[in-house]
Amino acid sequence: MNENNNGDVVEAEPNVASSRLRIRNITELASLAGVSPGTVSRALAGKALVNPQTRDRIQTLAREHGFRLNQMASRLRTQRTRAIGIVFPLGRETRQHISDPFFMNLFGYLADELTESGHDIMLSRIIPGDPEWLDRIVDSGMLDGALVIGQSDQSAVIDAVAERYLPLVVWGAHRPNQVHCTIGVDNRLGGRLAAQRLIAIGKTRLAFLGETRGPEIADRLAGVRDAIGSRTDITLRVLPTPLSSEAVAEMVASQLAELGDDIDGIFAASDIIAMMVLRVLHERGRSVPRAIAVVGFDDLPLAECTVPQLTTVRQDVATGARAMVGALMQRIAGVAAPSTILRPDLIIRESA
Amino acid sequence: MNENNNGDVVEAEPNVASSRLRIRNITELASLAGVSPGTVSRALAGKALVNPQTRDRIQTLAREHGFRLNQMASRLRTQRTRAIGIVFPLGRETRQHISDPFFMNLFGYLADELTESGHDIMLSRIIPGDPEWLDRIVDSGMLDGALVIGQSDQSAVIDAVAERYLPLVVWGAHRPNQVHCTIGVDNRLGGRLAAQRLIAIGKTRLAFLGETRGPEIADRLAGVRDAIGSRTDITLRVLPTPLSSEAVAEMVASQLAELGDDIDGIFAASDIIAMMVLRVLHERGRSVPRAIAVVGFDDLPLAECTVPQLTTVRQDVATGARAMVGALMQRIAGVAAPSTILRPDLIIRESA
DNA sequence: AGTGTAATTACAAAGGTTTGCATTATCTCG
DNA sequence: CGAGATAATGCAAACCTTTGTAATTACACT
Repeated sequence: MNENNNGDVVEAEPNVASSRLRIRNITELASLAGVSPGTVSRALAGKALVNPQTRDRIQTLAREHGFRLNQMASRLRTQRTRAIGIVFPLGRETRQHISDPFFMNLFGYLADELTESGHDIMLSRIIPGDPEWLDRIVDSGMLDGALVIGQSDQSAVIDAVAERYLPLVVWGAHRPNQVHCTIGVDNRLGGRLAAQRLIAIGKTRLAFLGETRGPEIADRLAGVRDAIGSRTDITLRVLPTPLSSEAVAEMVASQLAELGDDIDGIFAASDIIAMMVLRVLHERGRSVPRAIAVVGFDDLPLAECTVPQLTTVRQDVATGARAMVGALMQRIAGVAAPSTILRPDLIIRESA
Repeated sequence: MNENNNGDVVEAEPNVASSRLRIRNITELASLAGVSPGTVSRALAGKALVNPQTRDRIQTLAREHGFRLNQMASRLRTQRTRAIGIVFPLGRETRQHISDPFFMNLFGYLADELTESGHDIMLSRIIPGDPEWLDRIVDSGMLDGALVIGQSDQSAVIDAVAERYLPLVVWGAHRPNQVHCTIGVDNRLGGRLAAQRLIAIGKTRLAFLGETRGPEIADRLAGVRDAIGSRTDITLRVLPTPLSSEAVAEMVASQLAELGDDIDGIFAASDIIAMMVLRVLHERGRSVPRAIAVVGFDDLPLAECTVPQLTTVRQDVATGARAMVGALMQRIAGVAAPSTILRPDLIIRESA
């Protein structure tokens, strides 16, 4: 090693010629320390099997040279990656862009939970239209498990993978015969709560704004129908509004124009839609909730910021994220944790 | 208020008899195909070096057995990972939670760009308070490069790493002697545009709402001062409002209460703050923009949805993301791409 | 048949770490 | 002093793929 002639602690030249050459692997460090690579490995891992003195010597040597283990090699060898994949399935949507604020919100909480439990997060590339998108991800050998955010229209694909790959947890709707483990809110109940609220404050000419091709939104609509039941004095119009995208704004505007004064209560399938609705109604001079009441779904942080504040059905994403990660950890450990259905809450604010 | 979940157990019937036994590696597949592992490797990679017939035979065999290459081993061997790290530095903030919608928005676009160019994305865990957070990430051996979103107060740390690690690009403010490559908007100009607008519509008693410890927000304030110049008929009050968090709502409320009727123009350092401001002003019955005008910063999608619609300074994140990824790719290729400063645009809507 | 060339394929090393087992050094105690 | 136990280290295989080089085969042509 490069020691000084005199005992002085002399700072090396400006970092450029950083006296100490960079160490690239454990073997180089080993020869520098005069031990075998195995010993270095154990020393850096802090194993008790090595002499405390050698351990310290090796560790300081590593620190001095800024050496860090190659994670790729380490993970390959141990077959544990401590990395979790998070995937947004692409169904109809061809664009990859993750614009949905609800998903983003959930994603944030998932990132929190995973980080807390010492995991890295990997967002794998999905080639649009590839039927094996999920297989490719879980078979990459880079992950200990995977979280899927939303089922889109890929339930069957997810099921097929779940049959052979345990550490997989999905956010979304639970269906009777489904193989994969889902965590999600009871959308049908949520829809019922929303409609009940509108009815309770005297609204009878209702509209549902949401694209019902995905199972979750379909459930919310079913809940609305539950609430209406056999009452014939209540009407319901259903309009397909995409959950969120650039195009939502005009679509909502034209849909509301089309509805005209024919309605007095709106249940929007997401807070984003609800927000658009509030703005359009404001522009058209309709008072909320007096003339038209509005209920949203999700309870995003921004639901508190609208004018008037949004009455909405809350999905507790913090709890949801915790549940997903909890279930995933169990499954990584080999336990087939079951699906969980969370209870939605109606949050009454000003808009209904 | 926070009710908890009720579980709901559903068992899955696993599909047991998966006729073909699972192939775990290239060697097994090789012996099955009666060739050597090397040939299988080349066949799966579609190299021209193998006989087209053998290639097809091996490929169908692989497909039949659902075999996929172990990415960990592959990447270790080739030393190319096609994975990019995205990092949110933690300065003062101890919580990891990525709540900032602007960052989230940028993140979405980055994810898009990276995906488009065939890269995986890795979010590495950061241990709060670890001075080597960035070293740990770039030395992990798992990444081809890293993108840092926001400098927080970690500019020095980032610089130190940038001296020895080329493929690193940062979103944020550019400072004269800085080593690392940044992409970011001209915050000072942005601040000037905002203040000029307020002044142009006749406002003279201004307030700036923003936490100026980070360089970017400080620049925005400097821009405001530029716009005011030597005019003595214009007053400016500066209030430290955090960019976004749970606590922002009440803070804004109390800050505005404190200001009273003393101001007629507000420049909020972020759209989120601006949104809060709008709501509080509405609650206090002040008309916007007549009594008080409001300008935001960022131009998030939701700026169009507020009532009244928000006048704001636009950061073009789509362009920004493209620039970041472009610079990163150059740097991965060994070219020291320079910093870029993007031009902000004032988007005039209704609030000012 | 023999030579030269092209087309395939096999072999083995490398990428960097971890770990079971063998080996050596150290210590205890009769 | 030597047997036996214990502590520390070394060795080499394993994780799985890629790739340079060597080896084999096939083929064309004299």
